[in-house]
Amino acid sequence: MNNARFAISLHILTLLEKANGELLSSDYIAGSININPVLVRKELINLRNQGFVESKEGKNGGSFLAKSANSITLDQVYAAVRQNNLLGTSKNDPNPQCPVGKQINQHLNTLYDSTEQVLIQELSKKTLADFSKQFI
Amino acid sequence: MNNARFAISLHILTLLEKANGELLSSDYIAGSININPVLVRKELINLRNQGFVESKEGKNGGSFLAKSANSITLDQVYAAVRQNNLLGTSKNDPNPQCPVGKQINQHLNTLYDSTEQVLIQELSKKTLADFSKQFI
DNA sequence: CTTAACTGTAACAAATAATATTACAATATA
DNA sequence: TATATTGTAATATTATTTGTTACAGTTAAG
Repeated sequence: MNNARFAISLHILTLLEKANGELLSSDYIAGSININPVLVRKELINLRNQGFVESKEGKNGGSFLAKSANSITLDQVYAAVRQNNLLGTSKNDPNPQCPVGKQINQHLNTLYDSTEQVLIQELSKKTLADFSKQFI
Repeated sequence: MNNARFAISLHILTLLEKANGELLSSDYIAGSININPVLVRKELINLRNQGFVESKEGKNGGSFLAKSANSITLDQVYAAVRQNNLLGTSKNDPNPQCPVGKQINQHLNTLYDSTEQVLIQELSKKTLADFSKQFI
């Protein structure tokens, strides 16, 4: 994941936490992040699927946090946006004739998995509430 | 870093470790990874700059490990290829008028730094020798 | 002293991924 | 009924990654 989705999601969630139940429009959120509102709406789909937020259509609609900020841990946010392996993989199949090529993906995956576990564990120590309350 | 550079570098280093001092050409290495030899040579520049490998030009030239495999830890390899923050950042400057936008990058960076430290610490427990000896 | 097998590197091309934009239907409020 | 909003598709643009071509420089070996 080398795109900005983790940052965007956390930004959205922080805004919603600060909004304290008030509905925020995707336009308003996009203005804070400084990206296109459609991207915000797309990211909201994902956050909604995870049960973090809810949205209300129509005039005066918008989104709000669907669960308490201290029940949302950052590893959950990470899991929600995760797409690729942390350390990247090659799309080219390594040469199966080569003893190293034949096994490298297997060993890389093992390494990546254990490394990612450590990262997830670290993120799980922090909640959205922790993150949000840093803002003064 | 969502490109394959970590995987490529570790693949190269593993091949060189297995080669036991024998010089390997970029063509041979590229054949194992299944990428273009020029990419291998570019990656070797980097590995050379870090002191991990040395290369010999000319006929019968190639590359070899410049230090023992158990003195190369995987966090060093990670550091050698690292370009971006692990969890990704937005290039758009968030809105400075917004209390969240104004501070988000600072708080994201703090979060990223501590998270990355944990990852680095985990990688530092493993050496190239450890990785390489898994191949049977 | 020439040929062949390499590395080093630049310039460019192609493919892929990320982000942005436009458009508009559907929905809810006043 | 007019307006502000979400939802979503389609497309465009930009950025990044990967691949290719080309060739000068280096070394070894006949």
